[in-house]
Amino acid sequence: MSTPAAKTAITPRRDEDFPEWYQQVVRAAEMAEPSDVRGCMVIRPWGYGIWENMQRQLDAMFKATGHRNAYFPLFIPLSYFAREAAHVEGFAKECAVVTHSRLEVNAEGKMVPGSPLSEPLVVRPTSETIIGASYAKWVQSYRDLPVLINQWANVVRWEMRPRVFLRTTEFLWQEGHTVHETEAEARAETRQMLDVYEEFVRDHLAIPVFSGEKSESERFPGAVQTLCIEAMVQDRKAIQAGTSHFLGQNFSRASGIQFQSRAGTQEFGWTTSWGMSTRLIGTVIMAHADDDGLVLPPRIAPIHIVILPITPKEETRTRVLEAAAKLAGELRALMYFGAPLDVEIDQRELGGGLKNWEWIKKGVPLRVELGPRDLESGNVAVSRRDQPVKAKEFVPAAEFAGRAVELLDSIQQNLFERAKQFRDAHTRTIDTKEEFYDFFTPKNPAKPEIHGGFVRAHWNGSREVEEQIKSDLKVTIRCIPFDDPATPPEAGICPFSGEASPRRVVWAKAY
RNA sequence: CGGGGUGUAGCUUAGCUUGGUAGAGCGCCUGGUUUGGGACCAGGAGGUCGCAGGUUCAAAUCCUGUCACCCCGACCA
Repeated sequence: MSTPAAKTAITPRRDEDFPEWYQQVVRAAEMAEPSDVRGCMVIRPWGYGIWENMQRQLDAMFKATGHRNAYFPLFIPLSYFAREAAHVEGFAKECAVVTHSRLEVNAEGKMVPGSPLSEPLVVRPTSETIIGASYAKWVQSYRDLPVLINQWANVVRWEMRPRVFLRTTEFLWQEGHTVHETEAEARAETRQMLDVYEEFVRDHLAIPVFSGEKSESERFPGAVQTLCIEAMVQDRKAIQAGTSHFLGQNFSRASGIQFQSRAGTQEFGWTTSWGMSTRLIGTVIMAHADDDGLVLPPRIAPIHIVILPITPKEETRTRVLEAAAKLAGELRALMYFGAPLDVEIDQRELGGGLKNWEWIKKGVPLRVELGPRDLESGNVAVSRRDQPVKAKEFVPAAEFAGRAVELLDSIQQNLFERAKQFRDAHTRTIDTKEEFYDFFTPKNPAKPEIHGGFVRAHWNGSREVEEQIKSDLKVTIRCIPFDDPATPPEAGICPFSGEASPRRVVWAKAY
């Protein structure tokens, strides 16, 4: 054998080198690849198909909560961007700036930028300020409120250290921007959209999250309050999966979003913004994929079921293909969460298990093998991507279509349960500094093994404690959990300062 | 921008210390044998050795410069 069959489809395994494993999964599943532009990625059809599914489902949730889509410019005049002090300061270091409008040939025959712009344009890293300029025109009266708009767009943040899907210079996202008459309404909107995110990530991506508020140091530049959902991935690090910001009147003051109130006075609007990005694709990979490649939650899989006709002999080939087409037809007539099942018959002339492995690496939830022997016995061989690769269940062909949706639901549910068990197994309550430091310190500092997780620990609320822990351990506060009416927050002692703490907060190393 | 490292075929790389016509595996193409599992045999295509300059009869190899990328740090959806 020229290539000894690897034990796993992906090398290295997760436990050997998690970051490298991640990149290999992305590559093996043909989701994306690095481009010639540093920090930017080419999203290939399989990765983009996942994004399209996320988009479609999230978009429906936005519409259901009263939002509409619109589109605002890619370029933001520098003067607009600079209107909110904390905002510019926060984003200044990662802005791409357009300064010229044309190319000219210089004396050496090279193309060089020609006419300087009268005002530089910032390529949007987020759109609060440019959208605010429109809202200032649209909002005159309390009767114009609320404004509930979302945009699907690309944004650019000039990152120092890009990682495909997780942190790229250009990425795709949605950003909701709303204006409200009252503070309470805006705060409710901020929370409502976070809840939408939590539901989406839990029910569609099969990932459990902790939700809560960011500490001041992790807050969005310019926001009064930032809410977030935090997921744990398989190297036990946290990843922020979505954020929702209550912006108070900071941006309405900056952009002049003013309205005449019911009482006849001029008031500034209360605004919010909230976003989710292609980073979610990376989150899904790190949460669910295994040593054989991607594992997709059925609800976002571009293909739900792949049918693999086995045609070893020419004389049975036609009959097998006919049976495969018939089965595909039955399956495609089925609805799965409001859309027809996506079913592919892979009849490429590829030898052996090569095709099978391709679909394993792509993470297709169900693989169905159909060969001459199955025609005899009236069965199909069904493999679930959430089960070991070699596991097969023989199901009567006549029954399979009837069970397909149930099987997909079962995979979806199983992935969630598995992720939740993993997270819970690596979430601790810790009360001493020693235990905390021990938990987050790898046994082998030279080549850190997968370690740590989430810790619920008390905190005195000071920035100094946060910074000390960050510089010692690279551990940060991921969120301050919301008040749960059922169980009031438990007061205690901050193990780092010895001071009083009103509640436990969630700590972790983060992406 | 600081500290370290690497540039050889689409990918992974050998060769560099000690200069002498560029090698392998995977992938790709063709033909054949195979086919319930990442097949085998035979043949084939593919390289300005990152770029520029220098030393030399001769440079992937030595020297100088330069560019790019990777890892670690500050930043981050």
